[in-house]
Amino acid sequence: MALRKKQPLDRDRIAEAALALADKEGLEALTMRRLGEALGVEAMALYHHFPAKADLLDAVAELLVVKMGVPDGASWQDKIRSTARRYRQIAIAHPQAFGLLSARRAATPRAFAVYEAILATFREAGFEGETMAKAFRLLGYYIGGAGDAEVATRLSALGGAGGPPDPAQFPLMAAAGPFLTAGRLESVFEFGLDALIGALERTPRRAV
Amino acid sequence: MALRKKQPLDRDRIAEAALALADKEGLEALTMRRLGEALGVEAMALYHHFPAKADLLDAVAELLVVKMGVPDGASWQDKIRSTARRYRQIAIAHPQAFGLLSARRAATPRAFAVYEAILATFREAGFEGETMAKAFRLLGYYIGGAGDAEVATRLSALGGAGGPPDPAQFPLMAAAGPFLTAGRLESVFEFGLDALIGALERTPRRAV
DNA sequence: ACCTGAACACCGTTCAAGT
DNA sequence: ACCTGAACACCGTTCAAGT
Repeated sequence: MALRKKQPLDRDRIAEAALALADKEGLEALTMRRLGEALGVEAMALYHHFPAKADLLDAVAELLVVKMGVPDGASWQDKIRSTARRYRQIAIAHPQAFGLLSARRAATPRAFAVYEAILATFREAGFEGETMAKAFRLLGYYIGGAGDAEVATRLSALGGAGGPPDPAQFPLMAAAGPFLTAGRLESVFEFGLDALIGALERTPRRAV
Repeated sequence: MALRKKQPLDRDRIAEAALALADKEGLEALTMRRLGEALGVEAMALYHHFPAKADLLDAVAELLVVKMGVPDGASWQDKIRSTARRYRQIAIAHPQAFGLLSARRAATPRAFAVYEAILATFREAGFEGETMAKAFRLLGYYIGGAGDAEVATRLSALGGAGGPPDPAQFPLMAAAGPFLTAGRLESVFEFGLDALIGALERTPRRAV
């Protein structure tokens, strides 16, 4: 369908096309045959660049991590804030593909470079060894969980499965509901981010 | 293969069998045909109880939420701690199926009952309206992200994809690595849980 | 009401062949 | 080296038929 000129395939171009396809049509539409079609090539040509579909999905996950970029800001707190916000923006910009990141860790040099920059931010803040590792993990837990929830809220807003909770039976869910819509998630995210950074500020920098 | 007696199928029995199959053989082995075989029935019989495979997966996700159970403890802090720890235990007990929870929200009365009990815990602690909703979300972000990371760490321990980071190129990752193995995750989890509960204790109970 | 069996339109992946 | 085309062993799902 979409004809591309004879520019030969490479892993990056394939991964970008895969992300675009997942963004437009959803993860279940990301098949080797349909991706080949989008690139103007037979599906089997892709196997010359990726040994299996799982490796292609790893490359898309890596792409998302790289798109997040490295921490940016004056203080370490600002750098961590920027990283967390950029990760959230990835979830918002690529809700369909974002799920790849909850299942698979991007473990390639280009992804490692991003993680190393985050660790360096904690290192500059005085964390080291075990506490640096914990701070890194904690940030990962928070932005990972928040990203998933962001995606789930936005995606289920279109196709809600079972209907909302009955307010008579679940009054607290009914009371919480209005504060958990997509439009309210930014303030929840910032609230939690402040709490996380506050906890890190209060943490002794060296392992106990 | 596995013959079961003529006890007729129902949704709960199918969902339990689906969870057992995913636990034993992985999520990609959870196909309608193989699940039918495990139940001694043709695949098509399952469609009498679930309109589509997605609905079956929703039922498995619900099952995991129900297995988590309701908060248990003397203070609200203990109740939240017990909930978080039980969720983590679900991730550890069902690493293969746990991924279902990052992609789909269980939104059925039985799952709502669990959420309502968590909200009630925050309500007893004095939270209400927006701050109750935020506390609930924050807990969800944390235990969701921590659960995913727990699973990814344990699953990639068996089949690491790309090899570990080169210590010369990524010295901080090499330094953090020993603190991020499966055996160390409990202390990271408890550290973050303390931080979360501490932040909630310091939060004004009513919306500002 | 509940289950079967055959069929349809897809998948990922292999292999031998083309250039 | 890079891509094609046919084939294999699967999928989810439909439909008509059995009891």
